[in-house]
Amino acid sequence: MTDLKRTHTCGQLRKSDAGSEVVLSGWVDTRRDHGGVIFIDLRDRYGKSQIVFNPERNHEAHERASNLRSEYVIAVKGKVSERPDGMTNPDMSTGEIEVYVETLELLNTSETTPFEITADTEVSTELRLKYRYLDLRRPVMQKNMMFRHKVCQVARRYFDRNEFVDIETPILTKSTPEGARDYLVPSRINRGQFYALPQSPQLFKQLLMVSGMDRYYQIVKCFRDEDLRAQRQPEFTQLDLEMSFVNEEDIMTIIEGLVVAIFKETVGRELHTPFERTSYRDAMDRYGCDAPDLRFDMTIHEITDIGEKSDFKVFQSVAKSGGQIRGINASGCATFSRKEIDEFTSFVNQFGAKGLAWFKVDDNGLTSQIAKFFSAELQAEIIERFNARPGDLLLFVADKESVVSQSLSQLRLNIAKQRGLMKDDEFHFSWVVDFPLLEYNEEAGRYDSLHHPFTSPHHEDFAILEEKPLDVRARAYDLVLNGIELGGGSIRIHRADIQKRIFSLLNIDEATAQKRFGFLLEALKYGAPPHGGIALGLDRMVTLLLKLDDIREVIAFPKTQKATCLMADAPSEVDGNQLKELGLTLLKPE
RNA sequence: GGGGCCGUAGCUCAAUCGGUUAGAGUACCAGACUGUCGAUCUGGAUGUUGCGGGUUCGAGUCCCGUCGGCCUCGCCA
Repeated sequence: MTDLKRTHTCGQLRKSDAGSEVVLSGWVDTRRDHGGVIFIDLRDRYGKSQIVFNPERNHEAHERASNLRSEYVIAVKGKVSERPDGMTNPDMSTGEIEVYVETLELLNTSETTPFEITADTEVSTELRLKYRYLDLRRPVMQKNMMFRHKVCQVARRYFDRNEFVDIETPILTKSTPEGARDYLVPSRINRGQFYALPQSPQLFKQLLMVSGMDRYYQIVKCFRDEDLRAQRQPEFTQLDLEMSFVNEEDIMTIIEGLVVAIFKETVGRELHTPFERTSYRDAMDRYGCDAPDLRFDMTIHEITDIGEKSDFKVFQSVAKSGGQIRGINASGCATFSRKEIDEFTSFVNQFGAKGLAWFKVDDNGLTSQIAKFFSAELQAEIIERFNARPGDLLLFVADKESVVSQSLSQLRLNIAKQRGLMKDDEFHFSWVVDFPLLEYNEEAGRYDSLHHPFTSPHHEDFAILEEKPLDVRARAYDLVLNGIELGGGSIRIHRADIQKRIFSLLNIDEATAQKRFGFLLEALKYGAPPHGGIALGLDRMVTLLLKLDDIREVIAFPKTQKATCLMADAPSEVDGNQLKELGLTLLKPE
């Protein structure tokens, strides 16, 4: 038991506190033992304070202080003093004072930690995750966690003042086999049956609108059993909302207000609204993806027509077989060596592109191995189309649209990164709108929802729903920040008859629709209001605000790429009795 | 499921073409030191080179397998 109770935190004391008697507690950060006087930087969540043990002031405390080691937990009582002239530390907020210790209480010792808590040097992810509680003791991680907290607080205040109600939705819910893989939870009471963890609270928030809750929000965990990436964890957090009697503009305005508030109150930045809008078609044509990074230009242009007229066989055959030829202008990159261009070629190979055609631009036109297949007129057309100038490098992919788009989109990002065009202190928001409602799934030979099956089509496209389904636009919108999809949403279908039409378009028969979404269809019969919503990826947003590139940096206890928790050692095998109680048997490993 | 990178002292890394006693910095331990703040100085201890097998006179180094971490394609309505 401790007698000393802290009166101040380690980041709190200032010159004005000089003369007062205080108690501090915290962790021994660094120790500087001069044999005579001993200095210790005492650390807690709030900061660091230098405490001083002087044998002339207190012999016993000084004696005991020489046994203190890194990460020991102590409480000290002493007097705050202004530091002597020339001894202040301008790098510390408490650097003008120090505390002369009169009483030292050792609250706990510590073994040597597996890595240094204060070390600037990077420690392997593996160790950090295994000893996450120590990793989280590092000031930078504490800062990240507190920043995330602040973002949430700003969001909650914003939602509250805009009449949103925070309502919790179930974690144990029904499996929806569309979309990502579900995490399943076996039911003991209902043997042979399973809950699923929600991929999002989608249906519940729509049902809350049917309930007349009008405006719902939640900061909520979602679960998707898919492979991990730096930007993707199996459990992640969404800023989720749904509103009644609204259209796209209302949702976008609310979100713009939220994002403005978050940026202003957490990083002190003013954002300009409304955010830029890009149609899905434009985004795909100009950037090759539906989440373009608009911090730089380097847009894609198509030259299928020119390629067809050229004598270059690869371009000819692609153009004739319904493929396309598009490219980008890597401005000022004509100095790139063959080796560097070869690296780009193998880079686009991974997205299915069979090759990368290129021209360097000089005063006389285009030069490259394939330039001879292009007449002067065609070369001039290419130069004009790309607004190319001497010193530029033009890069082309010829293939089917999906391959061309993805290759050029990734290549564009790759080159921009190399050339430093992506500035991390620039935040370029945009909305991508007018998504197609459906996409054709070649493998399954049917249409799939691009967003989800509850997304409303545009009013004026209802007429062509059955005859030209791929031309139907969805009332969906994605919020994109610096090439990263921060979130997306839609105006939902609120009428049962339309929802049924969509299910039948998706080849979901009546019986299946009833089995999976019967409760939604039923609810839509009882006066469901028009409604819509959106969800933002909180982890991603916090990561971007902090100019980091890995969402694990803002998640307290993240999983490894194999979806394990190195600290808790999860997942793990369970006792046979637990399985038996659940009525489960495991298949023998193959 | 595919491709790639990595694994050496507590930590971060080095170790030439496969060569004899595997090093450095830091942390740690001991001693010295009354104004440091990455304290300093002197000394010390520290290794299943992830694990298993193979090739070789000889393997940290080459080969095969395996485990783990990371990146990435597929996947993520």
